[in-house]
Amino acid sequence: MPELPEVETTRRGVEPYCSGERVRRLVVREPRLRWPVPGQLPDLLRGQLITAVERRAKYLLFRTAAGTLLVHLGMSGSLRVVGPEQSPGKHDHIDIQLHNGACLRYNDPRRFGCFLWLEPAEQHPLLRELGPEPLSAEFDGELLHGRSRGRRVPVKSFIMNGQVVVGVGNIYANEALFLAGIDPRRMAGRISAARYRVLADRIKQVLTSAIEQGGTTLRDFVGGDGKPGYFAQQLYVYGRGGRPCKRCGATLRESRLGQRTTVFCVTCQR
DNA sequence: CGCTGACCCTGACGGC
DNA sequence: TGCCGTCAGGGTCAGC
Repeated sequence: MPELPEVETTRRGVEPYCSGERVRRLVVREPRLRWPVPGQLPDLLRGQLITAVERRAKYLLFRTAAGTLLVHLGMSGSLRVVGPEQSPGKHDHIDIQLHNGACLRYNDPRRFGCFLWLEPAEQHPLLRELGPEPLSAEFDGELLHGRSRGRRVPVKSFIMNGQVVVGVGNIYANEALFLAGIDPRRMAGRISAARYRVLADRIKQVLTSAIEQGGTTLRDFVGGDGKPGYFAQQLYVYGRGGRPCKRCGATLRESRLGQRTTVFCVTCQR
């Protein structure tokens, strides 16, 4: 479920409930996530004032004076605001109970997500080596061009590499490459600066528009449901292998690149 | 150093 | 109805 737009939507959804609130209690029902949830985490968080909820890449960062709680939603995770009376269901692994009575409930069937305590935060290995945010001014075609010289990986794998740029997951990598007219199999080091300028613009465009639509999911997400589907009708290639290209009608090709399903149009993408 | 593939885990879905 | 293989939007890590 979560790509960067979903994580940002989650951040915007939970931030009003917990910024400026104190943690009453952290309840861990299932500590076996991507990495084990630290046993001391409830004690570290108890009574702490959450000063801000930030996002870096696909990580959510709950800031307190004592340290930072880092949350990743993995492939199947979600974080929702529930009332204090709501009893936990299947895969509801962690609750962050707040003094105002709200509860942030973490659900993650596949348990690829994580809850970690960072102190100090920014030197942590998970954050240290990350590339720029895709929506920042720092990220542009020149950066992609510069970092790709000599690289032989397919361009799709290249833009999905978090050390190059963060937050470009499989859906939006496919979509951005389609919009830029670039064949995802093309070697990263053999693409011109001009084409990388277009690609960087398309990445920004597709992520921005998905975040804007995330406003729709926001209500779902606080209320329940959680299934996005909001952008499904705007997808040009993702999930459409074998079906006609919306632009030229040719049959979209599906293959695997770096263990991930890749869809593209051999006519529109070169 | 760059790159590939295995792996972490549950659930949904299609074919038989 | 059940069983089996395959696939899923994340990322790390060992090994070449």
